[in-house]
Amino acid sequence: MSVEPASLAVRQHIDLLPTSPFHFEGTVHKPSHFPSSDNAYESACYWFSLRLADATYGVKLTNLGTIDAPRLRLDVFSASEVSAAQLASIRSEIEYRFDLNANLAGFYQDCGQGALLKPVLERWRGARVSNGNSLYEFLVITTVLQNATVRRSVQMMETLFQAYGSQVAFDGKTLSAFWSPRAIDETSEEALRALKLGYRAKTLKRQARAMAAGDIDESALRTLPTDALKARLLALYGIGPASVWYLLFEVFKRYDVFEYISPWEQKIYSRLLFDEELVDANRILREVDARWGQWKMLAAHYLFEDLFWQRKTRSIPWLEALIRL
DNA sequence: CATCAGGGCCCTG
DNA sequence: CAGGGCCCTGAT
Repeated sequence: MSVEPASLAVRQHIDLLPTSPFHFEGTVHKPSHFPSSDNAYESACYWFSLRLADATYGVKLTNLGTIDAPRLRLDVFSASEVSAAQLASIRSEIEYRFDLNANLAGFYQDCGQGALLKPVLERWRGARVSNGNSLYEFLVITTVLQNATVRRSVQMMETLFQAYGSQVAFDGKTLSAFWSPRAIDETSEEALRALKLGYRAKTLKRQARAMAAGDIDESALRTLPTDALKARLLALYGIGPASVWYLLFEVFKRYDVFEYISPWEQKIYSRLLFDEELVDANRILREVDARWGQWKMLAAHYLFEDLFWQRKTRSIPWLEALIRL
């Protein structure tokens, strides 16, 4: 349990040049994600805490460019001086997590003309698959998502931050930061249960154990072909078809993975693709494959996020009913 | 007040 | 491979 926020007062910055086109807002802020105190977003800035190689940093990304001439400022805030090597590894990690070096030209070419996707791609051209979290952190996220409504997931996540995470202050923001898997490895399942995490306590323990034992090399997993990667992820305790689907796409940027659809998303895609309340899951999966092939999850992601952006400016009654805060 | 499903997964039979 | 059990919550 942290007391005072750690002040990250040392600041360094470098410029990043994402591939073009690049959509800053559509990349750093995903309105369909549940809110979490480890990040903050305002028009041209995105702040988040980053835990890397046992150190905690504050990161600020600032948009300095345009869609066709992208340029980002990466500010790294730390408690003590960051070496050039550390800065380089932070940079490459961020490039991976935000997919800054992606080449989506083939996607726009293959999928840009369909009536459904065309206006969405025009609005969000250059948006990337992004997720600021490490594999371990995302395992925790999928665990608190399971069998829970959004409100409860948020509650559990914040409870975990309070009990095992820390607070960092930088650039006028105070954000939560993730813990080391060791922290959960060393705590008891009973202590986790006392936080009202229920049966998830066991899952969190098993996942932290695997990470702390060094069984999982995230950078090695990134290089695996999707089938092999999927098998490795499914072997992790607590990871089933729903969670692995999130992981393959959001963490590992596999644009073609869409073989599972949860009941909640089934209802949303039924509306988006068929303008019906509920369409058979297999029919949805066949449809996205036929429409978008190797880009099917990326295309679906664009549609999905566009819908949640629309929700910010106008009420979408059928969607509100599904979100169930 | 009681009951039940929720953005699943594991384990058993 | 189908189905029960699991933690807690808010909705009904």
